[in-house]
Amino acid sequence: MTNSTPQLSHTIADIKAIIQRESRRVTSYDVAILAGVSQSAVSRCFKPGASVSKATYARVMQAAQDLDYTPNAAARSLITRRSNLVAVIVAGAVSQHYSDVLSELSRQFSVRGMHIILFNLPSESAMERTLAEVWQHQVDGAVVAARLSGEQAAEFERRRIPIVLFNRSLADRAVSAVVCNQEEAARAMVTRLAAAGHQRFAMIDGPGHSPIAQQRKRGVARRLEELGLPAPLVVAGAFDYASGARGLRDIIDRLGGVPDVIVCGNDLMAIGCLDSARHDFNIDVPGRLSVTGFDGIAAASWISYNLTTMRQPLHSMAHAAAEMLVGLVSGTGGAHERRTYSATFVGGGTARLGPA
Amino acid sequence: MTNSTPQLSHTIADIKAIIQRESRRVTSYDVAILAGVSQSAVSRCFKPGASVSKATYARVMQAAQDLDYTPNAAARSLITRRSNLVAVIVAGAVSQHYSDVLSELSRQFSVRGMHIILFNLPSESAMERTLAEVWQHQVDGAVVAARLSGEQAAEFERRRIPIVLFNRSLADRAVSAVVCNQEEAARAMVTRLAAAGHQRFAMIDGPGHSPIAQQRKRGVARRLEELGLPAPLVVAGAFDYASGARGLRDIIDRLGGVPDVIVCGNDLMAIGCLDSARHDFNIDVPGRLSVTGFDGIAAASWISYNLTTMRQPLHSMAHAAAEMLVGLVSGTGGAHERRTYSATFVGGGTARLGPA
DNA sequence: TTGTAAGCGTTATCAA
DNA sequence: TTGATAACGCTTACAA
Repeated sequence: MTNSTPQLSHTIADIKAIIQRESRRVTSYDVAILAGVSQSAVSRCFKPGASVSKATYARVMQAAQDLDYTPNAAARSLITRRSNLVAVIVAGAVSQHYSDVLSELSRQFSVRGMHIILFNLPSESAMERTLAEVWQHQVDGAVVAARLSGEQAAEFERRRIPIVLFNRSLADRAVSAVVCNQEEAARAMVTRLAAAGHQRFAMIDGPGHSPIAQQRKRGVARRLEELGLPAPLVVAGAFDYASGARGLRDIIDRLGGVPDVIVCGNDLMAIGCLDSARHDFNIDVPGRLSVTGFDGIAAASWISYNLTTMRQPLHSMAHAAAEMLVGLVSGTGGAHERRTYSATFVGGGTARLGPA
Repeated sequence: MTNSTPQLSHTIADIKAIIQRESRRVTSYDVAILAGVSQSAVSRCFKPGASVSKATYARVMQAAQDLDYTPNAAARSLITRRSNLVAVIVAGAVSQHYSDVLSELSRQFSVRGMHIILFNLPSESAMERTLAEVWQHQVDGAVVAARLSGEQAAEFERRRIPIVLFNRSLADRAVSAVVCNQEEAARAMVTRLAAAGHQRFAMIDGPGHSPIAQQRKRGVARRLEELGLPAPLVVAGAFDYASGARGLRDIIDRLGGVPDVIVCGNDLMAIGCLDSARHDFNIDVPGRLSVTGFDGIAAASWISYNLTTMRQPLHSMAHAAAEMLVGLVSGTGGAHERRTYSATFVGGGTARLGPA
């Protein structure tokens, strides 16, 4: 009983046993043997739009299923030079606020057969080290929601890895970005508040290194100046809940009383400020003091807060970022593009806005 | 002026030009040529603990830096069968709550030179499709915070990919997991409430498919039974803010009044319930009605809420999950281990707890 | 439509 | 310590 037809002697169990014994992975070779075709035929079956006959395709797919075969992404990426991997680089604290941005990015990329490698910077300064790891993984592109220097952006370009900045920009380089116009948002907020009669503005700022905080602060200051109103009292904050209460205390200390309105650098601080004003200081908000935020986070719309704020269209922005990056990766995306979104005013109930 | 010593004729600029022209990546070969050593010498320089002379190492590293060389992870993983990639599989809604779990996992893995590929399930049912993508990427392990069937867990085992379940478990299989004892937490909550005199319990449940919701519900029901108190009125919820208000309304409708306490399936619903009770129904909490949650999210400790809840040690749990998975991947981790954490009681101010 | 064979960029083995 | 050389598992001309 010799094997006159060796390929037929290989049953599913045979092949599986061999693989087990050699403790290796199931390869397209194994599938080819089982299906009685060449290895390249197997490869073609897994490439959309390749030329394979219906019969071959069926046999190969059956064999692949029998063996639990899945193409090896590493081997594929080695030859195609496409990893179908996208780096998402976020700075530590950011990831809290951006969790649904991450979900949306994940969904959008996954629809296009791409997946996210997450690079979570412990601190903004860890970028250099992180980039070294990014290069290793041969990502097809990157969404960057963290501080990137011009030189670092240049290195992406040199390596031909397209990037899309998320709510960040780069003064000295043309680079694709999706941003929300923070200065415009701040100006719009001031305009509404001023129109409703607010005159004495105070502001709880975000961390000094945050460009978003800077832009919001600048927008507030400039618009006030244009309107001929006094410059705002600005106190420091860190974008977290505790900063809101601390900021309020600082403002009261410095002013010896409350201003007409406290414009907070983000919603989280506004909520902290609001809670402290009402419960620690027994201040009537909005009766005696108006409090506003930026972002439009979920908690801002909770009944207890009903915060007056400017909402960033984060979902749309995430969608756009994914779309742009996919365009750049596949080469259909043209040149550097910058998409700017506007925040929308959310009336809320923490500011005296007068008859609407 | 002929090139009598060809290898010396290759300057950095020469090599870079060649690479540019052939539009390929910088390889260890290029570095080898520039450094005047063999390709395998270069490879060894990038392998920690390999045997290389100091002089060779220095020359190679200099050349690598000159050319911006980084080892190609795909090629490496092909031969080593280690991708240094870990899949983190989470179900859509979960990712909101778990954003700092994700941060912690990312930090822990990154310290060990591993990175996270994110798989965000749009719905719990998309697991099959997702797994197919997981196999392709040859991940070294996976943290699963989503519904996994016994068969699916078995497939991980067959492929020798270690997994750690996060706040999930599997009845019919031995599998590593990090969990918080939800039933115990629920029982502890009921015990405290009962001791303080609460008798009529109502509960806003989580979504039916959530094991966490089931365990919390069971804990509440069983402990009440043990204490000889009436079974709770249970209404449906979906773990979101709006469910809290809806649940409260349902309870009031069904009861024609308020119970002594509403035990909510999580903090988000408790906050919604609390807001609605105070602002829609003008109910004194905790004076006339106690409201409690589970989880210990950031908002629970905000002044406006100061929620009575059971806090899960998510940070420690994430740390443990990463540690366990790294152990399993590197083979030092022993067998299936299950680490169970206890939630801690947070007194808060939304329940009448009597003299502490 | 199919099979053959040459890479892709590493690591691992084994002499030297 | 070093350098040839053989994998790793795939895609892609090219020839049949």
